[in-house]
Amino acid sequence: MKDQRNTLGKTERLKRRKAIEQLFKKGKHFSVFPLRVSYAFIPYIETSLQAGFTASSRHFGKSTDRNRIKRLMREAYRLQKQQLQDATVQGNVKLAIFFIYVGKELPDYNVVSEKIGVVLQRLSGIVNEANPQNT
RNA sequence: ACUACAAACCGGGUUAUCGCUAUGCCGCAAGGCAGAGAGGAAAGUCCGGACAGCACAGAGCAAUGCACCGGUUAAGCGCCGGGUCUGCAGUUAGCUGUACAUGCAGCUCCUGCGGAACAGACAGUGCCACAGAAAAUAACUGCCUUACACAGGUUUCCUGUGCAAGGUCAAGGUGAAAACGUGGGGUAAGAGCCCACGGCGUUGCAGGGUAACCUGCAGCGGGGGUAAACCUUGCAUGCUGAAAUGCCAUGUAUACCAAUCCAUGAAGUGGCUCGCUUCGUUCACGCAAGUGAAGAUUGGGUGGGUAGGCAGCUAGAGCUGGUCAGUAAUGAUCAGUCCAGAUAAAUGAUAACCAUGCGCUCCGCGCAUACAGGAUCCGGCUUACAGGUUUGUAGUUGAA
RNA sequence: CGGGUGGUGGCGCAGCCCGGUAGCGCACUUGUAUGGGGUGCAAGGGGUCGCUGGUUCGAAUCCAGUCCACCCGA
Repeated sequence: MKDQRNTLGKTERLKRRKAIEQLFKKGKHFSVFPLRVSYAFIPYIETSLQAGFTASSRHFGKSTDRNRIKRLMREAYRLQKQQLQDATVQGNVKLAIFFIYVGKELPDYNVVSEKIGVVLQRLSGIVNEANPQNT
């Protein structure tokens, strides 16, 4: 895993309905405003790290706004996920993450990128803590 | 040239780096390359279809929708053209009233820009607040006639007052609305009671028009409004929607409960009724009635499982351009062309330059670039929209 | 994707079917009783009936369009 390409293909996104339901039911949550993050270690997903993104239709009635928020979050995640991915591969765990945008106004890309960075730092810490227990 | 209104159209571009989706090709694979990748409204889900499944001899009732005429279309409550009524504005012409310092008011005709859920109010029922006598087959004040009583006078008559019986809707005032308008005749007083002109409705004839309807002549009629009140008339309509539907895979408990299986029974005809149609198992014993066993069917509930994939899913009432027909909507024909198919759901991020608009401290800098994102697909309607282009109409200014 | 409900003073609701006066409770203001408050009594203010049109003499109510909020269905 030495290549520097920052891809986010179909297999790296959280798509299965069952996995998502389990994530919300049993996973752990924390907030970095304006983001709320759910995560769980789910063994049967295909790749070592899968992520999903959403925004509430209660705060954003127009689908064009929801699409924009999801695209911004996905772009920020794509450019910063490398460290977390390395950690999951080394720890041999399979992590599913879900990002929910809970703010009420359309954000700038810079804000989203900064907050996603904070979230990924915390998740890397969590993965490294879980690592020695598993192995 | 500018401003206002209306209609139609457009609604940012190029390059670089990183990235997303499906397709084709290459590759054992990782992956690489190629050319594609949201809209005029994709929206609201308000109409109409296509397509799919289920149902279907038929009749009546109910329910729902629609309502001037013709055309157009796959279809429509859409669109185009026309008719009628109506709102606003304009000016000229005519008539009437008033004024006569030639204007003002009303009506008719004409022109321009709009609007109309535009069948029926002599089929029936209801409603019309307040005010007013009265809100629907009207008599309060009033006007008039007759009879009676009283008073006065110029005494077999007239006048006045009161009361009773009738006639009447001119005048009064109320109201959104009061029983055709104006003028004349007529009368006890009055009234379309009669006449003239005008207006409305309706019938017949003639002419024009495919028709709605229009024009003319003749006859008849005059007790309102409301059907976006119930309703009546005419026409139309089976129901359900891609979570439709067909298949594969995974997985669970061919599970449990109920009903029916020879009759006054059940099911269907998707609201109801009539009517009609269909079904009503097999084996054993028994002459039969019946008994026993097996199984089947039905649909509802409880419980359990899966929520993954493929098809439907994009070549179509398609798009672009020309020609012809038609006032137009639209159609015919020829040529070219392939233009999103995602599914926790793809078109993004960053940078630079350009374009347009605005502002300023004007070789430049700053800010802004709308409404908004496919979810089976089309035809419309409605709503949102920075800015720009074109055409038409009206006004203002300038030039010739 | 499909279906449904609602919008009326500051808040929660009635009135709408069958058109003519917008009302109820709490809250608010003033007066009064009390030394003061609560409470009681009396009086009062406050509503473009979501918005835009239409029907009607007249619309919160009927009709059409539109905006917003909420709910349901795998």
